[in-house]
Amino acid sequence: MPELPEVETVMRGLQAALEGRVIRRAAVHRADLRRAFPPGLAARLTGARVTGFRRRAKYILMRLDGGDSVLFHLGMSGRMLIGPAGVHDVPRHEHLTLETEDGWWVGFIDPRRFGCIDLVATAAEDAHGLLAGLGPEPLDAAFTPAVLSAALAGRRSPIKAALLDQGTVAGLGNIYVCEALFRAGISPRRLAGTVAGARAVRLVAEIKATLTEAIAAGGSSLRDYVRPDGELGYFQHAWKVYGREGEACERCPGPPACPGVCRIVQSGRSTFYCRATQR
DNA sequence: CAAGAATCCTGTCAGC
DNA sequence: TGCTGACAGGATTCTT
Repeated sequence: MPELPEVETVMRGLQAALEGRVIRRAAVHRADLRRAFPPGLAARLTGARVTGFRRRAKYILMRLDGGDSVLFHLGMSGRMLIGPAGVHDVPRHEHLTLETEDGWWVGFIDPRRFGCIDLVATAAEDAHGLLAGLGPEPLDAAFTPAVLSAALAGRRSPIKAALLDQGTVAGLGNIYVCEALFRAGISPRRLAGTVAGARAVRLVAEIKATLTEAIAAGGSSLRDYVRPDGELGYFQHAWKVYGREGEACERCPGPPACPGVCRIVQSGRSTFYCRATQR
């Protein structure tokens, strides 16, 4: 379920488990996800101390002493599992296992294999090819209505597609785009270039609020960001429109007075929205 | 050049 | 129960 809030929560879980710790053992079980793991990954990790973490868009950067950062992307189905180290079977689809000197095991699992792992010099993280083209962080103060309007100006794709474009604003995925557009009262089909002025003000505010609330829900629903089953960072969340086709939205009476939340397909992805309140 | 479609891969779930 | 097809939260690459 990894969009920005989930990635943020996973990162905080990794932080709690790994920051300041030395990696005693690193094992690569399968080295070909979306792209090949970098050569020497396990060797680079073994014996390294984890000095810190950073999130950029949906990417997690784990910084090691010695000047390298490990770049993680969870793709569609990536997860992190944590538990006590020791003898255990490697779970199906666990591609990378880390063991710390103080006895923790962290596994990167990705059945669908759309995720990726890479190494990048910490001093040049933002120059990495996967990060270089990203738009602003939506929760940064620098992400303003003026910045969003400028990025959308002249674009003739639907606003839904423009917000999924990580170069417009970084970290939103299908769910949070649907949610933010609903809250802002903007139709996902509206041409991106027409989102300006008051609409942009509203949209920026709702993007920030939607993400902030989801991150808070993620943190509060987990003790130290780890579930009892050892999974980091995923949590249940009540969406207002996502996955709610045919239900009444909170601003409408619902059927039969109003058709309720409808589902359409845009750029091959499901979009959920309310025809009555989103314009 | 921009926008949309196709694509990678596996798991899950609804329907028959 | 078993099979089949639709669908899935992403991002890149190929077509139009």
